[in-house]
Amino acid sequence: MKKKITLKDIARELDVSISTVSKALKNSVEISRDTKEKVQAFAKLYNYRPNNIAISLKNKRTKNIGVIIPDIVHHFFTTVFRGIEKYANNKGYNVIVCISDESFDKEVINMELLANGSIDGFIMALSAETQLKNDFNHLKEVTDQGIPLVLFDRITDEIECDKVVINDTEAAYLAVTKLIKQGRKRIALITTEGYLNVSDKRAEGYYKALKDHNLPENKELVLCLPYQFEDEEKSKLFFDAQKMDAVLCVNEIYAVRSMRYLQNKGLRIPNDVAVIGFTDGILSKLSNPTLTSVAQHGEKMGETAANLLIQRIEADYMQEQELDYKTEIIKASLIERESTS
Amino acid sequence: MKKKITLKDIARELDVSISTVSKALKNSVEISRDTKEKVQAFAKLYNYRPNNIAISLKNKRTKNIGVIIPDIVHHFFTTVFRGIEKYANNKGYNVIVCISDESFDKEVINMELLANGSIDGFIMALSAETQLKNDFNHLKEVTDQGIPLVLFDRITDEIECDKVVINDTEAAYLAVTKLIKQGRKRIALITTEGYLNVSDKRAEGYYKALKDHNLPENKELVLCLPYQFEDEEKSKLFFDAQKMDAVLCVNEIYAVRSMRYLQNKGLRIPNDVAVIGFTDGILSKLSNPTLTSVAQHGEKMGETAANLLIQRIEADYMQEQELDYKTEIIKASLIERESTS
DNA sequence: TCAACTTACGAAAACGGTTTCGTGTTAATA
DNA sequence: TATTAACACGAAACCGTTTTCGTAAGTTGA
Repeated sequence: MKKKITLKDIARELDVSISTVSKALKNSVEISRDTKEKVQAFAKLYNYRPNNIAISLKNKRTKNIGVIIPDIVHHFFTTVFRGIEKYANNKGYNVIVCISDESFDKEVINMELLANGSIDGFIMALSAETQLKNDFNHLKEVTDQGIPLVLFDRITDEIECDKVVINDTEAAYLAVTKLIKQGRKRIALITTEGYLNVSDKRAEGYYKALKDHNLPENKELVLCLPYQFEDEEKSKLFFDAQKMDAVLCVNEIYAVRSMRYLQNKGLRIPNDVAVIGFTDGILSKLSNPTLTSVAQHGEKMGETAANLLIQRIEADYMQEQELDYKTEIIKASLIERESTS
Repeated sequence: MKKKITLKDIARELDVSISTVSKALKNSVEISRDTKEKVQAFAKLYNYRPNNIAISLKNKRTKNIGVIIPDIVHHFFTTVFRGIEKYANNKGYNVIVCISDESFDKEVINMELLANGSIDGFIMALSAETQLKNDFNHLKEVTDQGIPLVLFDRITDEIECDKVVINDTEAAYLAVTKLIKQGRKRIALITTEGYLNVSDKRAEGYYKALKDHNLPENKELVLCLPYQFEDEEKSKLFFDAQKMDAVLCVNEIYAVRSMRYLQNKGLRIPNDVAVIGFTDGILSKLSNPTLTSVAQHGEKMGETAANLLIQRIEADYMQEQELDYKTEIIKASLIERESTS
């Protein structure tokens, strides 16, 4: 087992000082050609690599960024994460992930843990519980300490920081408008219980589209389902009771399930009922029929968030003037497939 | 912006030495009650938190583990990751993720980067390219340096380390046997091109089951598809040309696509053709008909890997005697749904 | 009263780097 | 020949901790 070699080791072997070795490896002009070559050759031979931790301590920057997301087994977050990771990696940053599991406490604990020097900044989407509690002290603490923070998707207005969101409302509006243009009149909405702000924003777009096109707002056509679990009874009851010619779902899972209920009733998609979902993940592409879906461009979102964060980190590091906080909006787009037509 | 407070700050304010502060905060017996109380009160008031980086440098352990996976937008890896993250977090470790994107070079670069002090050990699944190249020098270097490594799923025999695998061969064998017991005789296999060892192992189980039940090994019933992309022509040709009464697919995507080709030909599933996939992700649960699938228990696998790694890290740290390298086998199980019956 | 302990604390080294500043040697200039 | 500048290097501080060891003051016992 070859132990890692340090500057001190090289200095001892070559009978020079540690500072000389350090400078030689950085090709400093202070050091003679001879010495530099000697040191560099030795370092190469013994495969010297500077210790990241020591450098972090000295520089007061870790080149790590902390990502806190509610769930990872979730197509949207996964794609956002990929965007973050790619961009960050490219810029020489590593990514530490914590999964809050939709829990407020875990979110707090993880942030506190990482905030003590392990990372240069955070990218996060709030947990469902945090949104419900409306308690953002842990975020406030972090920003107060001067640690850069970027919120994406699940955000709050209470904290001043960079943000990246999707134009959910508009996307839902356009989706519903499209259905209306097809002559659909009884358009159902399947959304989540509780208060995930994204669902609310989508619902808002749904209602606005109905209103703008003089369709009645029909509460019976709105189904609220639990977030993570299937409530089969409730769904069955809904689809049995209601007649509709289109469905907008706030995610693709609800959409695929809806299609199934409808198909089981003998209805044809899209002829009898059109279905549109959000997320545009693997389900949308492989369902039968394939699902028209609002693509949220998670990877783009991740890149954007990482870009904002790293810009701020580097500006801080270079002691440049404070940047203004920005809110970037990622444009969702409707991917049309067989479930509408 | 409140800057982070250090031991030195506390020492200066309270007019004691840094060592005294450090000891007082650790409740050392060396320090008088009075001083301890004074220091602890002050620390609490100013919300003192020790700097992780400094502690890492001092202790030569980071409490970080590096996870390198080929892809994150992939159900199986995602679940494994969740298992790792949960377990590690519980044990006080953070997780740094790098995505190799199936690329050998990225894998190497990321490992080298992290190996310089950023992490206490690695958990990884080899990239497809690495498996093709059969070049494991980067792994060798890491283990030679004494950095613990755990391989999972995509492993190699060339490196001595802890490993976690699934009994793929056996699972495929059982799946095919089940089909044969149903009276199916022409069982197709849809697998990947190239040499992902997992696919090969599944294929092995498939062949063995045929042989053990005296069915002919029919090369025409085997379709090899590119790993990440859909080769529609090739698939269409295959399903048009071949008659079969069952299909085993090495992942759920192939399975769902296969079902679609078959349904488009007017065949009924499972009556005319039964279909079994691997992965048991969201597609299996939500496809129509729902898919019988081999569950790989990714989360369990992740936990197991994290457990092995952390055990080894802590044993090293405590200078306990070397543990033997283990290979843990996670038992896959067949989740039966509508696509067989 | 003096030696031997306790008690309570501080100095300093260590972890592995970077960086500032000082200095001895040699070469160039007046 | 005396002065200055360039060169090449080392000492030491620093980042924020932990930990070993030394020691002054106070306490105990004979």
